[in-house]
Amino acid sequence: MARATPVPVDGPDGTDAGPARPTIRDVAARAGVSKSLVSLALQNAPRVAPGTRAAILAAADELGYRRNAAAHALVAHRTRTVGVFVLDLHNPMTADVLDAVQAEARRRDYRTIVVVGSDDADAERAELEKLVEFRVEGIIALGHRLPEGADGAIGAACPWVVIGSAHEGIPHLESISTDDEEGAGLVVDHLVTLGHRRIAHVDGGRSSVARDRRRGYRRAMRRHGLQDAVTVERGSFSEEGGYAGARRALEAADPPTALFVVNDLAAIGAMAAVTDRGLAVPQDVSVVGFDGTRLAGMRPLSLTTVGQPLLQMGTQAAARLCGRLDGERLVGSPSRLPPSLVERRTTAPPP
Amino acid sequence: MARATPVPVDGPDGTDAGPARPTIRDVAARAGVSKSLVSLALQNAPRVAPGTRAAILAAADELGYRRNAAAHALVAHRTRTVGVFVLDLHNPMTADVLDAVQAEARRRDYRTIVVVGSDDADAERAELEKLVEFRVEGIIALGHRLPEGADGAIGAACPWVVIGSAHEGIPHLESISTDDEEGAGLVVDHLVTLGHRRIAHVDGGRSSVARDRRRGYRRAMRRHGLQDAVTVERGSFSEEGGYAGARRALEAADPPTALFVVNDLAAIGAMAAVTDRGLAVPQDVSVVGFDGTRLAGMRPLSLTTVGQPLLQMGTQAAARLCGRLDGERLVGSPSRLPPSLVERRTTAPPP
DNA sequence: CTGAAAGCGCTTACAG
DNA sequence: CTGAAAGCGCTTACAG
Repeated sequence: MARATPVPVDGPDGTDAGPARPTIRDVAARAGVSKSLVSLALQNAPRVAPGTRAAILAAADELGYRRNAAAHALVAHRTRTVGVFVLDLHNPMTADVLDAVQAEARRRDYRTIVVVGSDDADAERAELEKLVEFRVEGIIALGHRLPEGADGAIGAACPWVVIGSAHEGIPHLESISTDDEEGAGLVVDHLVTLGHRRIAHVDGGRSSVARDRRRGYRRAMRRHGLQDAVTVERGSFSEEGGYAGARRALEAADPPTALFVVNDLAAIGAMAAVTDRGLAVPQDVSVVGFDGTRLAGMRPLSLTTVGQPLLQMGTQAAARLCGRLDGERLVGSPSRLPPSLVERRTTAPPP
Repeated sequence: MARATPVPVDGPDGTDAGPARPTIRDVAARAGVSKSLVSLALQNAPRVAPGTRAAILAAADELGYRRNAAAHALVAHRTRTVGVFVLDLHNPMTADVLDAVQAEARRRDYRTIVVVGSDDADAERAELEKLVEFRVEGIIALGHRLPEGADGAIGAACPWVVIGSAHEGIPHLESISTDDEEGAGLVVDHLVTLGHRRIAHVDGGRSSVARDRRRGYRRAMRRHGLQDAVTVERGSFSEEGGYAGARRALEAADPPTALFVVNDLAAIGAMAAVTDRGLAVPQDVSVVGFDGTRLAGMRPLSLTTVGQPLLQMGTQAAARLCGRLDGERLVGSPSRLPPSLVERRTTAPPP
């Protein structure tokens, strides 16, 4: 089928802006019908005569016609687009969840537009503002903290679903997360069962997830009568943070025999700190992460961690948001999911 | 400053679609001027009286006005949006490059919309079609193969910059990549210098990058007079592929003492295969990856690999594409970048 | 079954 | 300096 080549036009600055895309008008002219009919036929409206429809479809195909999403959005008052805020592309959790989010959104015929978190709060907020200019119909946020401004005007602009951290009392926002406190408890239980008593926690700072995991650690230690052994070293959700926190913990006079680190990525850093100290994992020091990422499962690492159903969380988030946008009646709210301990090869009885 | 709350309206399906966003009209009414003037003032046009401008800006702020990107794109004939095609979110290379791409695009005031590659070729093509409906002004593709349809109508719809694999002869498409063949040569040189002769390659299948790395391996082996030791096992760019390929290589009657694996992710899989065989890395078998990802550098892994300037590649790709869209005169074309060997702890002399 | 008209929210000449 | 009008590419009543 021969495709007519649209004439190249000049762009705003005199450069070649490439071929001017054909419009509904061009299709109408080629098919010898009105614009309205083209629009109808393209939407598969039933009231178009079969022959006419065929002619229109053929003309559209020959011209390589593609609907202009902007024009459509303008009149439809819908964009079928959701924003996805990703705090940290490097966190291995991100790929798993994002994959699931995208797949589910695609399945429901929604487009996603991804914005990445930034150290610069203003830049981050500005990116989010662009999302509201785009008129995304909802936003999915992914990470251990909310993006900058999510609790203000940007937050109110559309419904949100947050994955990975729990937030309450913010209207239009629901969250899907595992019970971080419980997960931390699982870790302590496991280590205590192995015989550890000096269990230190390398934490993730001030975000809500870090807080919950820290609290879970503290409570579990107390539950086991180990309140005197509670040690919290400041870390972060990155490899570097884990390294630094673990290093400090190991330099103590009475160093821990086990390290519970705030997430998998930081736990990798902690493992490096142990090795640098001339110690072996798990013979000398056990290390446990959190998140249950693919990375943790990689054999040369084989990190013991707290598993979360990351794929389901991503799928569920997209399903809830898109479902809501499509007017489905959603019952209940996604409660906190139960975490599970994934025992691998970085934990063993203390020396 | 009190923000007037816009009235909620009903969505297309009777659900609450949230507050109706104020338009330029609402701002005009509140400021007591015409729409045109609002538009002008919002664009910082010089010919608006200072007082009027201030009143307009105040009104806009009070109403929480945000320009409608669709309406703007429709009349501006520009979207200031580029598409980013990401083959594999799980490849650790992706995060590095994507981060740089996004940062540079943002710096130049371009939005990005990410689409993820799929096993389903039709789905992948459909996603790309959506990009043209969105009228993205250009596309950056990231991975070891082009997306489905990039050489057809979708490819011709706008300029492309491909990162990571080299392609020639496709109009409107330029690529930024390292010299894969040379990189592979570096690996073989390094291993030969250590004393290895039985060096096997676990490849990445049929993509262009896989081909170049394979060819580089073969040539270098020949150069060292090791043509008889050439062994290529079929693998892939994923952990699983590396595991399977390495496993097969190690089962040979005369197993290799070194494994050159197509990329870092697959090399991690290969390391697991070595361990499963009851052998140690690097004492019994050396393992080398390719890409120079952050993952490879993580201490518990410390994978010897071929480094590429991933951040620069991402930045350069975005700079070239956006620069071109902004009508900058670009001189030359981004040639292939030189790779470098990053020696870490997975290589040693043969036993 | 088909077409002319109005309008989505903006911008841009064109008058004044 | 400011406003009325036309138009971007589409969809949707409304007539016929």
